Parts: sequence; structure tokens; C-alpha cells
Amino acid sequence: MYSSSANVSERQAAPPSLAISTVIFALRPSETSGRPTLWLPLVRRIREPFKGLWALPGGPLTHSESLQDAASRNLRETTGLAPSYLEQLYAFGGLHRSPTQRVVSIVYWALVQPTEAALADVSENVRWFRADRLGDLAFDHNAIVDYALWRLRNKLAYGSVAYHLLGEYFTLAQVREVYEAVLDRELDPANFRRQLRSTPEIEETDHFLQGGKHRPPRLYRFTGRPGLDPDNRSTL
Amino acid sequence: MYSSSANVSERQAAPPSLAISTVIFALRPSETSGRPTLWLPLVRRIREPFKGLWALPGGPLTHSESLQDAASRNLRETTGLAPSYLEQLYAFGGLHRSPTQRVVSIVYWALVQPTEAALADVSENVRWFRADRLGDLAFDHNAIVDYALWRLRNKLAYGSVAYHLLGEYFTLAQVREVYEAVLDRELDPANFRRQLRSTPEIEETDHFLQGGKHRPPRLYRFTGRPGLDPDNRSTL
DNA sequence: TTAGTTTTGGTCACGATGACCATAACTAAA
DNA sequence: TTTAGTTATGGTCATCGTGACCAAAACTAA
Repeated sequence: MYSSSANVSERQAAPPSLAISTVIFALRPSETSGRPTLWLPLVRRIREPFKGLWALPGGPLTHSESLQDAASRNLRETTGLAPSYLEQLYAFGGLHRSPTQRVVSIVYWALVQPTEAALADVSENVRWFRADRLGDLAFDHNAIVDYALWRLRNKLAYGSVAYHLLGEYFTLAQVREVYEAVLDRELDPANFRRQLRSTPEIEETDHFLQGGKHRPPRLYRFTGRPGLDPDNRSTL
Repeated sequence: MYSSSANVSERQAAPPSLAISTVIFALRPSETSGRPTLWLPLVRRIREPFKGLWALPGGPLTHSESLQDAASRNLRETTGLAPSYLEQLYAFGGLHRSPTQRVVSIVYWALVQPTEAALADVSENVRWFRADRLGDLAFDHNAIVDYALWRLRNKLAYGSVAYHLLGEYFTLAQVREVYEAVLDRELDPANFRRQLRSTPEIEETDHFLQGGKHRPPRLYRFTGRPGLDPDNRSTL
């Protein structure tokens, strides 16, 4: 995907190549505490440059698909996942991102629900990592993940994006755990509850989560629509 | 720039071409009311497609420059302007943006100060338009400008971007006029003043604006730095 | 029956905000 | 020189959202 058989002079003349990558977030229980934590899938590079290192899923842009379609396809092909949320993150085009070739990467970020994430393909060259323990990645992918995390935290604090990391029905405590995992700080249950109950996009249901160890919490559902990206504006 | 001499089959095989465009905002006094208003420069297309229509300044990405450098150069070449603020807006990659060729445009948006804007080149093929009276533009550039306006309003309400549309020294009323022009609603002078005086990035000076018709207002200056784009993170 | 934990509802002080009033300070006209 | 007009500036007041905190309700497990 990033490789080329052209020689140096031909590369100088050729336009920068265009690639699509995606940062995919999902919640998984921590091995230690069991509390939900942010994870993301990476693929191992099987060619130079950075052969053997882990990298974001990505690939070239096919001629017949839009940017968002390319990101969605890429996500499906590498991990078998269908995202519940997909948004463009940034176009990275620094001159020395790849040592062998000038590459401009248009990066998307996605959220997948835990039921989906459980079905994700895992193989020798595809593995999930905790978002806060990635190690050194190929290219500038560490900086890209950092920026994606920054965006996720922003969207979480401001917008209504947490529900795309959960199933259709959820308890308020589950939403709170998402916030606590992403923002990395504890939130007061009563105050958090008050805020969510004042947002019209959160709908109370008549069902309760059974089987817990304590008082059964009420189940809620999210009735809002995603934001207003240029890609998604046609549907409004 | 968007043209190609390749035939249909060659275009199918070729990768999508990559272009940089910029949405450039500046304040100019309205012809009618004299109050500051948002304007932006457009260039007339001299080739098909959309020959004769107005379009955003743009061009191809040179091999030896970063995305931001390309946007900056493009801005300078078409309008002679140096921006005081420059940020990536979005990568537009719909399949049918151009009828003759698949083009992916990475769009930046910029703010220029009024002293700069007064020096801007104007010619037969470069003209300034009021942002709210553009008419039909080439390609999907109307949608791009709409999105840029949305971003500008967001950054204005949240971040500290208004000062890049003003000179080094400004009165609080001038800042308020920027907000009123961009957000298109009147703001209470006393309340607006209270807010600005509570932001540490606004510094009071010992000078006053002379020559007005009424009580001379105090001059302030902005001491903050722009945000934290991926492009600008290295400088932090 | 009791202890332990979570869910849920409530109070309170505080800061930010919008609506509104009043005075200060300057220009321009009378 | 006086006066009217306009902006700049300072202030009050009610309201709302928020964080800190308390307490009862509801369920499980011992």
C-alpha cells in the first residue's frame, strides 16, 4: 500500500500518494480492574518501511469510493467491524511521514459497540491494544492516535458520542463509566445522573437491568443523531 | 489545475488527484451600513469545468511542501495576503465534485487582519465577496464555505480567534463588532465587556483610541497563542 | 434479619450569564 | 459657553448550571 517500485527521480516527479487510515475505538474490560477501558486494533506491518511495527489500519483510496466509504471498507476488511460512528479526523501531510515516499493520509476515527468489538477478527497481524499503552508505532501514528484521543475527549465532553460505544440499551452507570474511562477521572453519580436526565436525547425506558448484585438500574436509550459533518450533511 | 488531458480509461486507472484550497476571511466595512462584515476573496475560473464561475483559491500540492505550506503559498500567490490564522478545515473527497476528474481537496481556512486585507490584490479574476452573498460557486464550493462559516462561528464562540481579524491594538467595541458580524446578532456591550475582561489573554494597555466622535475607548491587545492543531503541535 | 452496595432524589453554595440601569467622558451642535 | 447626543464603563439583580455533599430506596448476599 505504501510501497512503490519507482526510482528516486520518478518519485520526485510523481504527486504525493493518497491513503486512508482509521483510528478505531472500542470499550473492553481491563484485564486488571475489569472496568471498561479504551482499546483499539492495530495491524502489523509486513513490509518496509517500519516492517514488524504496529500501525493503524489503512490503505489506498479506490477510485470509485468516497473518503468515508474507503474508511468504512478499510475498517471492515482489516477487523471485520462495522462502526456505529465514523468521522473524519484530519489530513496528515508532513513531508517526512514515510521515509521512502511522500504520503498524504486522510485519517478517520470510529467508535464500535462492544457487541461488535467482541466479534472482531484477531490474527497474527491484527491485535487490540489499550489506548494508553501502545508503545512505538509506525510512521507518525502515535501522534495521530494522540490527536484522535484528544478529539474523542472533546466530543465526549461537548457532543453526544458516548452512546456509540454502548449497546442500544444502557444504564446511566454504564454511560458514566464511559466518561470515566475516556476522561480518566471519577464523576459523581448523582450529578452525572442529573445532567443526563436533562438531555432530551436520552430516553427513559420501562426496563431494568436484572442480574446485578445490587439495586437494578433503569435502562435508557439514545434517540439522537450524529453531528453535522460535511459528509453527513446530505442526510439532514 | 483541475484539468487533465487523459482520456476516460486513463482517468479510471489514475489515482484521485490532490488539491489544496483555502477559505479566506477578512473584515471589511459594509457598503450600506459601514459596519464590519465578513468578506472573502474568490478567483474566476478560466478553464472548464465551471469556466467563468467564481471558486475558492486553490491549486495542486507541490511535492516539497507540507499541506499548510501549500495553503499558505496558495493564499499568497492568489491574493498577496499573509494570514494571521490558518487551520485545516476538512478533506473533501466526494466522487462527483468535479465532472471531469476525481479530485480530493484538502481545504484550509484563514483569517487576515484588515491592514493586510486592504493591500490584497484585486484584478479581473480575483474579487472580494460578502460571505453572505456569494451566489453560485464552482464545484461544491458553496458547501465548503458554509462549513467554513460554521467552523468560524464555533471557534469564535468557544476559542479565541476573533483577534486574528483585528490589528494588534483594538477596542472592546471592535471585538464586539466582530462577534456581531460573524454570529449575526447583537450583544450587550456591558456584558460583553465583562466577559472579555475576565479572559487573561486580553491585556489592557495605557492607550486610548483618539479621533472618535465620543468618549475615547481604551485599547487592548491579545497575548494568546493559536490552538493545538496537529500541524501546530510541534511548536508547543 | 442484617450488612453492604448501588441507585436515585434532594439540598446548598458558587460562578457564569443575560437583562437592565446609571454614571462618566467625550464630541458636536446650539 | 452651554447643552444634547452618543459611547464607554461600572454596577445590580434574578436565573441557571455545576460541583460537593447528604440521605433514603432497593436490591443481593451473608
